[in-house]
Amino acid sequence: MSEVKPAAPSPSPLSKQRLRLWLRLLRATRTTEAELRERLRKGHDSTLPRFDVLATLNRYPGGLRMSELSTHLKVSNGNVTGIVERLVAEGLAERASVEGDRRAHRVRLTETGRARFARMAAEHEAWIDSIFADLDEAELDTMIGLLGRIGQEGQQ
Amino acid sequence: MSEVKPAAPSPSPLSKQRLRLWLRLLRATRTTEAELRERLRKGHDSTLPRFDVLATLNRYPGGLRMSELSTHLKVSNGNVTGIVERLVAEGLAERASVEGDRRAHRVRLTETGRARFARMAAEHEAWIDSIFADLDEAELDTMIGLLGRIGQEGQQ
DNA sequence: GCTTAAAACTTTATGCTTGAAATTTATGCC
DNA sequence: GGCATAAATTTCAAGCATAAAGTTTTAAGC
Repeated sequence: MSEVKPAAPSPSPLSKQRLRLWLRLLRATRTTEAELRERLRKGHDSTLPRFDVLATLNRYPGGLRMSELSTHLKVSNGNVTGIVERLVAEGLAERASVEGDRRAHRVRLTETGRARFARMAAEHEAWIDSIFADLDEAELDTMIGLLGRIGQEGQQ
Repeated sequence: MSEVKPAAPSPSPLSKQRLRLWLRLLRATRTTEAELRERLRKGHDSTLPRFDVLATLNRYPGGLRMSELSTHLKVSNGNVTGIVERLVAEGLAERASVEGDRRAHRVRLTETGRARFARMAAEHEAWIDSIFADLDEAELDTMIGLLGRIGQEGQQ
């Protein structure tokens, strides 16, 4: 009988911790993104979305359909259209028509694009290394495991 | 003598883990943002950036200068201009001129804005609760601690 | 063969975001 | 006072992002 139910639904400490976690998550991600964005801009006159598309295309030498690309990147269809447009204009990617289905397009890297991405990726890895240098192996594993339980499919 | 040093500088496992962490971080944040964005849109016909501005203004009843607002939110000056413009158009915020400095503006919530934010914030907390429901208190603490070491000032 | 539905994209409208340039106001120095 | 410089904002151009609507092509039923 020592427990008294509060009249107002005061926020549970757990609830406060969850909010705090969300804010930290947001800050860490935004800071990192800002860092990467600036380095890509200054060093390669490029952007994060473009890098993401290049990285995905690089994993599929045969190319990808626009819809596959947007699925992989988890962005909207219309979004991919614009980014690919710019990559094509820069000569880093090219579109081919798909045999037997004239609705679809297949996008893939050009040789220039492949070479350019290789350089960007090498630097990118070094940037990530420096940004996360503080964490040791056990901490990395812990965090990877916990983050894996956020934003899964089963989340509804 | 069973170890052979590879000729190419193969990426260290630590480096791979760091990259993996970054990708997980990004996924968790984007998934959560997408969830919040959609709920704000459907439930309040609003957006995350607007919510962020409202939340900040709510903490400072006396109002804030545009520059203070952009510092708090860590976004560019020009960005804040547009968001505040829309909030003012919606009647949720208002601008007052600053005594003694005609360059500056002070932005604060209207009564309508304060009431609207209160409703949004209550729901927002519930959304966060549901999104992070999987993690127990110890896990929350662990993650908050580790995230606190990413993206700090001292990062250079 | 014709109709209808579905699929693969693109287009459009709107908003967020940045970085850079422009504008207006304030401050310091001679 | 007059002028350079700095500060507080806004404006602008470009790019990214979504949702919704539109286009063309393919597939399915009958």
